[in-house]
Amino acid sequence: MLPVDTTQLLKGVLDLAVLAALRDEDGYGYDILRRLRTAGLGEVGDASVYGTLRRLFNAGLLTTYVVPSVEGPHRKYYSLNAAGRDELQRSGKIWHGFASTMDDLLRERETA
Amino acid sequence: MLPVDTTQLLKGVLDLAVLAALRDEDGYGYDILRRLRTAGLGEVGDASVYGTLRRLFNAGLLTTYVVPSVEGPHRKYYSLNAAGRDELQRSGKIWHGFASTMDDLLRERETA
DNA sequence: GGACACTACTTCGCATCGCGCACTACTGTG
DNA sequence: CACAGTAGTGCGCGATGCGAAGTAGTGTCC
Repeated sequence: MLPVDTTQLLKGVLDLAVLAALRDEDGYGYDILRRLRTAGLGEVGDASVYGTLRRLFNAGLLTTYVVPSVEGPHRKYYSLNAAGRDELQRSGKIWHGFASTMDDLLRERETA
Repeated sequence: MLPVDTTQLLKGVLDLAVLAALRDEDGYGYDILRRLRTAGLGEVGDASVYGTLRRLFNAGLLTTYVVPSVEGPHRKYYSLNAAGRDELQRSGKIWHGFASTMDDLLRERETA
């Protein structure tokens, strides 16, 4: 598909979305996936979330701990650390700036 | 760079930005590049714009005509056609929906 | 007049990233 | 025992933006 589809829009924003999903509460991959879908990101794939968590962890923004579950497989919880919270704020600002720039572009008339 | 950078944010949105830049006035690649940068998309690369124009044209959203310039090389102008305007509207809505979802996520407290 | 800079466009190959698919593994149910 | 639901991993693909290089036309400066 050539025009705008959500898949492409997610690029670069999934990081931010996952950080945001972890802001108030630790979570494990499958759960974060549900949070994002509930929030409105319906088309997000499971592999994308796991991959993103991996990347954020490797970037030093998350800590992780495994909780063996009595009901079902083990759960790998992720938690925002200080760097993660910093990054969440920083990225959030970048996002807002970018979004408002785009809104201006879309709303632009020949004021210039 | 692992965290959010504008390059990744642009993914999928450049199409929309270029369509928007052409909404009020025809333009050629180099000029569109300037419009986008002026609008606030400072980091957009020239090759990206040309590539995007090519893609949008191949998708049937643009028409094009070459204007030989007296001062400098020829200019390949692009113009939105009906399909392009439709797509601009459609993509704009998708963008707004997506952006507001992200804003909710970022503003979310444990209201849920 | 030749080096340089600016405009304008094209092509090439690279890196990132989200995704679909397949696979493992554990639990509970029909 | 097969199957569905939960939970995680790995692999390869496709789309896309980007940097760098190249071509070409014009004007400027030494």
